[in-house]
Amino acid sequence: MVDIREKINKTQLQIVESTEGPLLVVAGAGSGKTRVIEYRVLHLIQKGIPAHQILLLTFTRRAAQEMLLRASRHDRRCSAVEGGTFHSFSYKLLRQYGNRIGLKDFSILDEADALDAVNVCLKESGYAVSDKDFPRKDYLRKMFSMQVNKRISLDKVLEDEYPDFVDYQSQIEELGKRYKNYKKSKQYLDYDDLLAEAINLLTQEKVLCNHMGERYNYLMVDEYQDTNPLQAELTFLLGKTHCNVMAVGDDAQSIYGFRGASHRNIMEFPQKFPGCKILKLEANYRSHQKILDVANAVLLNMRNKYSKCLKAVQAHIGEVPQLLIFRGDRSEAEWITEKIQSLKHQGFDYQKQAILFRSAYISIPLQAQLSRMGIPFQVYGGMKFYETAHVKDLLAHLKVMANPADDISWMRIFTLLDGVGPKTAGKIIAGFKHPKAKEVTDMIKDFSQEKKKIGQLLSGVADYYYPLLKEKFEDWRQRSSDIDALLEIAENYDSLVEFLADFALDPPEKAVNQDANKKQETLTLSTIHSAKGLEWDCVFVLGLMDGVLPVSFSLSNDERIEEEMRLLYVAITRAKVKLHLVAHYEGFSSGTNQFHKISRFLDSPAVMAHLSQKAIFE
DNA sequence: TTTCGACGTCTTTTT
DNA sequence: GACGTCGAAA
Repeated sequence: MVDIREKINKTQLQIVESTEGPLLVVAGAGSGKTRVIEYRVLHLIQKGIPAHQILLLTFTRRAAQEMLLRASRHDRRCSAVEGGTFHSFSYKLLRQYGNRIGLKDFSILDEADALDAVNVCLKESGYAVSDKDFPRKDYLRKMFSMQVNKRISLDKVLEDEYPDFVDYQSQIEELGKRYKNYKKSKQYLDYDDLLAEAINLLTQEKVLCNHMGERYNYLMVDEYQDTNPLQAELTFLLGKTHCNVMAVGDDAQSIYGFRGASHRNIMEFPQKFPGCKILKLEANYRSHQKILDVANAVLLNMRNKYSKCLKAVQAHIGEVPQLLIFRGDRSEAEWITEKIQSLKHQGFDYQKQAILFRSAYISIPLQAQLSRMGIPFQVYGGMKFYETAHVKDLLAHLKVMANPADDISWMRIFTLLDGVGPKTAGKIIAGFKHPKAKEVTDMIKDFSQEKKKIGQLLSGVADYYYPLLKEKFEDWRQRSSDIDALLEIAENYDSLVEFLADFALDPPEKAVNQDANKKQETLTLSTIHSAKGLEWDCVFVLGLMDGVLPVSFSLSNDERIEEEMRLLYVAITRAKVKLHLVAHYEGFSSGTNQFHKISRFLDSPAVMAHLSQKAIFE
């Protein structure tokens, strides 16, 4: 048996042993938060709590799996602990008990589908036709989402986030209702509905709510600073009977405001659970002090100062982080690529290095250079392979097998056919006979009747789709490798419904599970958002220019600027040994040469004092 | 009714 | 650079 006391510090131990009653843990970056959760799970199990009574809710499913995997290395019983995201938990809950509130055979609308659905409603309404300034589908979808996630009225959403559109309030409101009805008529739930309906269920079915409370007697929520009011409510409903709820988070790392998250949530936690104990983890085990000095200095510019100040545990004094300024992105990419190679020779394998950025496009020149030099890398964040047209095309065929009422997918399927556009597709859906459509519908009908394995099902569809793929895309060769990857993933499933749900709720990060056997060391390229909770020896942060980080459209709103600031803070605190902040002053956008200024977050004496500056032109 | 090309607009982050 | 819109041609 592991002696936990030997593995962690005093405060951490206190957290591990405070199993009863509400507990808020404010855990600074690199303060061993993951470790604490790992050992807390272990402690509960060793105390004799049955694994199925413990629930761990995290931000990504990967994070939950990681922590539970670590815990189960000490004690195998930990592997039976339930863990996942709020969304996947809600999904399971609704699958099991949704019929009590009239939700039986629903399907999940992923973000792209939701956008299509909003578009259908928009087209029906005719609003946009008469007015060019009317908000587009993506804006509308964001407004509706914000409204649900923050549990506020539409006029508040417009006032706070979309002041340009306040004049359209009544039309938008009407569209919102239309979208709602549309989803209802087709038995669709979008991501927000999953949470909202789970709350609905637990609120309406008091007995069930109590039952869930008894079932999950110990609740832990990670990354609490990035939960939104909806998730806070769900936490409350699940925890109110026993109050053995631990929330872990760091208000200085709250970076999901665009999803309705608020750092205020974490402040309000003690009010929701009276008698809440609050413990802080401030000692940083990850980075040396020179890196933390920069991180602390960045936050000094916040209007509301944070009480925490990161202190390194390491005695070792490391190198002063560097600010590197280049002329253009080409020279930048070349220099970084060389640096990465030289760091590798110094003993920092590619695996120990990462390139972080605000927006995925920033990394494209570097990706090109890395490929040229044959450096293996993986990209996290940005455009995902499951969002690409060909993957969506293929999946649409499976979706209608699971849910024949899924018109959005039918639309996709029919418009793939030569000579069929939206109008004709609409007619076919309405029952119109069309020779070309018959082939697909027959295939789909056959496939849904035969009880095939998911892998076979998908490869059948793929055979049908290949000719269309070749015709539609120039780069069909590359795209077809994604399809192979998809086939591989599908092999692991027996249930179509589960496959589709998993794909929506926990989509694979990358296209190919790259040649599993040659799991060679790769460099990580990641958006800062996707780098949350991770760490590397050497970190390069790209795009430290005003307009990139902070991103230009955050500049009109103080709260948003501060979120950008926290984003930089998150990026900096990922580094253990070496940190490079990178900018280039010549940029190219919307057809003209632009001269970037260095990010305002660095452009202050307090921050600059902790950086060594190296300007490298050409 | 579809398709294609030209032009203007907005450009992010994720379950 | 992607996406939506508009007009022209098939």
